[in-house]
Amino acid sequence: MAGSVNKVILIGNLGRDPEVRRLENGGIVANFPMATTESYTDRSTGERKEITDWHNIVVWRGLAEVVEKYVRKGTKLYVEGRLKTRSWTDKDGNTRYTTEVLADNLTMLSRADNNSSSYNEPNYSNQGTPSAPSPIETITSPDYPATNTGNELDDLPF
Amino acid sequence: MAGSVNKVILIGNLGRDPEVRRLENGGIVANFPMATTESYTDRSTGERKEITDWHNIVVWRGLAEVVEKYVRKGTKLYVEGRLKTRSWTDKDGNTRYTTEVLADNLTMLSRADNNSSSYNEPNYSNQGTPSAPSPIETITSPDYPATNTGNELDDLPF
Amino acid sequence: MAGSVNKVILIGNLGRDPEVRRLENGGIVANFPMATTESYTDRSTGERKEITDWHNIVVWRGLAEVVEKYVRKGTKLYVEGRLKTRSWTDKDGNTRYTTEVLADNLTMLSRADNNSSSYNEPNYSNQGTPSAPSPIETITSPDYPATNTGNELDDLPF
Amino acid sequence: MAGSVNKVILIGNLGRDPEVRRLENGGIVANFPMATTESYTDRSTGERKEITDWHNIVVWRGLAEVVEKYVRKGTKLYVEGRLKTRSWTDKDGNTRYTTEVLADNLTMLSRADNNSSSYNEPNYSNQGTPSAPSPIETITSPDYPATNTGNELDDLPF
DNA sequence: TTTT
DNA sequence: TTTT
Repeated sequence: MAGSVNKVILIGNLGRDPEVRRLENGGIVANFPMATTESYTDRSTGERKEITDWHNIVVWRGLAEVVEKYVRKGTKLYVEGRLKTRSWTDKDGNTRYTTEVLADNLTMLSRADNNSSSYNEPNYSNQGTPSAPSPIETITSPDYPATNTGNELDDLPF
Repeated sequence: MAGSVNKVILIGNLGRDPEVRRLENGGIVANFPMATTESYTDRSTGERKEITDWHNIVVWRGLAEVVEKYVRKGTKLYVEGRLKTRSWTDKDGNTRYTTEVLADNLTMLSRADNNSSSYNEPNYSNQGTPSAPSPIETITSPDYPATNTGNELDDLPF
Repeated sequence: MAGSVNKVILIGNLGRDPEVRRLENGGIVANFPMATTESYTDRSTGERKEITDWHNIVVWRGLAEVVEKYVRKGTKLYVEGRLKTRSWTDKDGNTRYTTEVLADNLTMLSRADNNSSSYNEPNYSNQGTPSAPSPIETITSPDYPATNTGNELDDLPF
Repeated sequence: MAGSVNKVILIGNLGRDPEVRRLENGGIVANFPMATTESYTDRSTGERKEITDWHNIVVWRGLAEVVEKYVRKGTKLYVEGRLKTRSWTDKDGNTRYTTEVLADNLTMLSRADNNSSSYNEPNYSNQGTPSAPSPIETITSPDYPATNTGNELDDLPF
């Protein structure tokens, strides 16, 4: 369909370590919850309050491998993706819906907190090298299923 | 919390007329489903396919009144807002979750299709004046509960 | 560099027909100006006013070919891209700067107005078939120079 | 005009300390350059390269005061705003154009680097308390000149 | 002119 | 369940 846009932009922190699954067909997918928090002033009391929203993030393929290596509970991320609601059947036979953010662009804005994960590779958080740079960069997944114009890229970077 | 962003940008079409409710405390809220559709090529068959995603849009206060007046099944909208998942209890006592897009900025990109709604005011769709301009403009809700800097605005438009 | 985002989202109308150039190396590039307009109320007079901002849009490769075929003065577009300021030397030898929006995603939200361009192919605007659907869809350019994860895509559009 | 969107989203670092000016009419405005950097692979050499783009950010009123207090050379920021090109006359009488990002939403993603500014208040960077939390939060400017629906906000953060 |  |  022409003329449609479905875009989500989030900056927030992971609520727990990602879950990574490898599928029979060779696919790899990672899931994690991410919190965004907004502040506002309660107008009846004048108090400062916060509201946290939780988002289910799903990443496939190469991005999932990046997540598996570098992203942990507490990591602050920029996530760009699109909304997708999938249906499933619960134990009572009812159709249920879960809305997820299918990420196609991630940027790490902080390392994870240092004591969050028990299965980090040693030199990531257990050895306490918090100032060591992470090798991660902004990673963009192939735009799928978006239409790809299929043009060869030349060497000029624009 | 500092450093959080929760933003959704959609362009799509309403799946049905909005539902508008007036609350006891004077509030007004409108809900409607909105479809976004993406095209992709099935790599096994080479066929062109489409996927439609549905989104629950919620608008409050002045935006809800605009929606009530001008937005109908079939209308193409630009929606900017934030993701919010609310929980509720179903008939079996289970906690269920519904994710909605809480809109704070709407722009009408088309009039509704002309045969969608039976309760339109006459000169909106029934009288068939498809080229008449809609009085709607981009409407922005007060950023709430975002922090408001509370500064007085002067007359200079920047 | 890790952790950088440069994103522009515009909805507006073309101020004139696109200029399309084919380069010696086979590249193709299209340029056009696009207007966005915002309304506000002048606080001293209470009058409703409008401000129009003009943006220089640049598109390369396959997107440029789409623009050449379907986009005209007056067309309403959704443009997603990134900001880029390039420098050049004017006739007096001074360095000057021009900021452009390098588009990597376009969606046509309307056809061009019907009397804008004299070189449209006949059945586009001259023959007056304003209700004929345009063949354009959302077209995404390959993300370049963004890092590509290079993963093979499977057939599941999840 | 109805149906227009002009939105910029950037994450990057300040190239120098902000310049803050107080106007005769009581207004306050801050300007600073901000860098975004993207990586790509040179296809002829296979080398990893980077391109940095520079953006002129302008903030008014309360946001300018926040910038004056907390933002410094090196600070990593999330900036949301809109594009605006203003014209001016250079010393040779030529009309020149400068494109700026007029920010209406800022989020600090890092403190400034610790040795950048000589006029920080002592406990900000000079005393070297890099883990002390900054009081900044996401600050949103009143949406101006966007249409404001003018509704009173109630206490429920929906 | 930033940052990693 | 995160973060400040």
